[in-house]
Amino acid sequence: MSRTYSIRDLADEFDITTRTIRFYETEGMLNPQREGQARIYSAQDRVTLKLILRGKRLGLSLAESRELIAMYRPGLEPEANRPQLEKLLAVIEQRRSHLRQQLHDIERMMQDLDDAELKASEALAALTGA
Amino acid sequence: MSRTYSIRDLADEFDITTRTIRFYETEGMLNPQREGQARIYSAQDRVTLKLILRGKRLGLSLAESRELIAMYRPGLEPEANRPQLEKLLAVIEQRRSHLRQQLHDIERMMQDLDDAELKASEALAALTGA
DNA sequence: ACTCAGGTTTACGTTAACGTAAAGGTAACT
DNA sequence: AGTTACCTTTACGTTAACGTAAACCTGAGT
Repeated sequence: MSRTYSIRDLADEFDITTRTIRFYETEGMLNPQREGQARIYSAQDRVTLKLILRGKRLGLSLAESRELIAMYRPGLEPEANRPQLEKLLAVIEQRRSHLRQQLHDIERMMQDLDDAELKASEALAALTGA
Repeated sequence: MSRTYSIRDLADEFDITTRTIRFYETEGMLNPQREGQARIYSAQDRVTLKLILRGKRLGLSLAESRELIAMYRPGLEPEANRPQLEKLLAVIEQRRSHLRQQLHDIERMMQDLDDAELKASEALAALTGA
């Protein structure tokens, strides 16, 4: 009996448009229930949306996010045959290595920003002093 | 007298197409010298390309990368008037906060992957055992 | 009954970041 | 001279991820 959400609730919470949410649905990422013709989202739907947006922030395509989300939910039936599972583990490791690369990139960029900030504030100080 | 690179050198090194490199040039991100009609890239150009690709891995648009790269090279003349510099510092802080968000997202996603991996290998073990 | 603020479907439009193909230049090898 | 292997410019094509507009429904308030 957990809470439900209107399309506007979610749009406002995550600062996206309703169009975006409907688009994700046509892409098969969301399957809200209907109350009449209006969409009614569950807590589960909300989590899914959250995952999509997180993936987006990390530069994943929708297709990639779909894969990740699917793997995160093995479904109710353990339809987990071995090749499936092994492929899954491989995908996980690959994704993890991608994240490691991003981590590295972030560190470097932070460093660059430090440098840039230093230069900028020095230049500003010089102006102020002069 | 530092080393120079052909378009193919760079394409191979960074695993992109020559089309991509030329595209970045039309977008004003690169300005290689010419030897006849062939492009000849400096170490500086190579660094710029590296920055572009790093930005791309972090989900930046080309326009955003251009901004970052421009801010990273204040140019030869300190055309740095105050509003410019202040805006620069603001942009830096904003970018930094974006990176922090990404860091957070990465941690969460790593955690999710840990969970998924655990589940998957458990399921696999169950199969093997059965 | 009327309005009005939301929701809905359908469909065409848009932007970024290249892909791909056509047509040709050029240096080097055979 | 011919072929090969790059390079070049020019230009149209493509895909993802929505934006935007039109036309319609619908429950709540007056």
